[in-house]
Amino acid sequence: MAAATGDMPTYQIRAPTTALPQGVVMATSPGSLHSPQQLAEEATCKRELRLMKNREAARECRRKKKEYVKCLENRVAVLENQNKTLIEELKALKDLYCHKAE
DNA sequence: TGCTCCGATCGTCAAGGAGC
DNA sequence: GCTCCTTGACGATCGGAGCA
Repeated sequence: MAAATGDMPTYQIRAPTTALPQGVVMATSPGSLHSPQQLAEEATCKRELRLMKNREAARECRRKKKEYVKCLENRVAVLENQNKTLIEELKALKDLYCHKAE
């Protein structure tokens, strides 16, 4: 199923040149000595680099989240065991107390 | 066997925070 | 203010399970 804008997902391969109308050159760009084509190439490179970094960051983020969830699950298991043990201990003490009281 | 549904995973966008 | 990082949200894709 495609996005409402057409047959291409909105986020995909959106040309960086869309930020500026065609033929418009940024007057105060740091590399003002570059031709418009060079500027476009630079923008493309920057975008690709950013996407690549974010891709990696997202992977790492998901890995950390998974690890965190696993830790929490382990903790739950440990606490459940502790709880079980304490309940049994309490039961045993109650039994002992009852028999002594008789 | 083709179809549908569902959960997992991925890439991307956008917002917000931190450091400079 | 700008840049970079982190992360929630979203849509796309894939693989497996269940069904007609």
